[in-house]
Amino acid sequence: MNIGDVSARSGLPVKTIRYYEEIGLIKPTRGQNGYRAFADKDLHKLAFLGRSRALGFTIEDCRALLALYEDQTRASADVKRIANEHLAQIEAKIVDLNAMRDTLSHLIAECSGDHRPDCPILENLSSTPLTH
Amino acid sequence: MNIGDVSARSGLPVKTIRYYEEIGLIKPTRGQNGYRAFADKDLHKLAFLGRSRALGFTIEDCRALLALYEDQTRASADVKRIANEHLAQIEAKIVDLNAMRDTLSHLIAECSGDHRPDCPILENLSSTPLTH
DNA sequence: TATAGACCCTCCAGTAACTAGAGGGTCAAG
DNA sequence: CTTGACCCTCTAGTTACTGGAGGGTCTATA
Repeated sequence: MNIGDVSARSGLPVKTIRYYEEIGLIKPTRGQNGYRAFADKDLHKLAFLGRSRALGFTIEDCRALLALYEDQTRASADVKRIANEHLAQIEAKIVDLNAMRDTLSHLIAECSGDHRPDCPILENLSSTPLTH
Repeated sequence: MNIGDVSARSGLPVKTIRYYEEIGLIKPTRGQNGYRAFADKDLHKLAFLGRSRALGFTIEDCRALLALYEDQTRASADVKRIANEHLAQIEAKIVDLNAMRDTLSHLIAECSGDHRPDCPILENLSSTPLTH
């Protein structure tokens, strides 16, 4: 398979696939013309990567998950630990974003949004104590 | 005021303040020794920036908000529009993260997390259809 | 057989918003 | 007069790609 085929089948952009090779996540062989030659194994790995990334795992998480995926003697506890750490980060971000949303929607509700210069949003940004 | 003072008072790291000058958000004067000399106005702008950034506005949003903040003839509608766009982005991210959290916590719940290799998390990552 | 167009290749630079570190000048206290 | 806490600039690194330049290859058609 050429890179265009794996791109279509995995849903990953061609550039991303080249990048994944560059950072060592996949190792396709090469034909005489210099083109990358992908095996089914590579396609599976790319699909795995696409799904892991869609769940928000970092590339380094993906690298670890991929190693576990290929290790038939892995312990599921190792996978679960990585997933749990990632879940905690996602939940922390959700908390952060919820706080931002609440603050911002309050401010927006209080702003008349007309031609006049009075603006509770700007007033708040210029005077609320910093939280960190 | 020297940069260390404004850093302590605004809560922003020294490096960040230098960076904000570099990208033109603030324009402190200089003393004969080359040290930046910050006026109260600069401190206020930095505090404003710190709060805007804490609410997740991008630097370019901050630049626009800061311009409006300094423009006594602004219309509050302009501010409200920026805030609303940002709110929509925050809400979209929350939706995304909630979906990730749900998927991930399901998978984690199903994984025994012991010494055995069977792992629903890896199975899912290697076989679920891609969503995009 | 020539050529057009769709592939493929590498390498360089840019994105966002800083952060780290090297290498070196300045200032105030003891 | 030295020590340590400041300050300065400049370069490069971070994450995970993305865009573009410049150029080779392959295949179908005229």
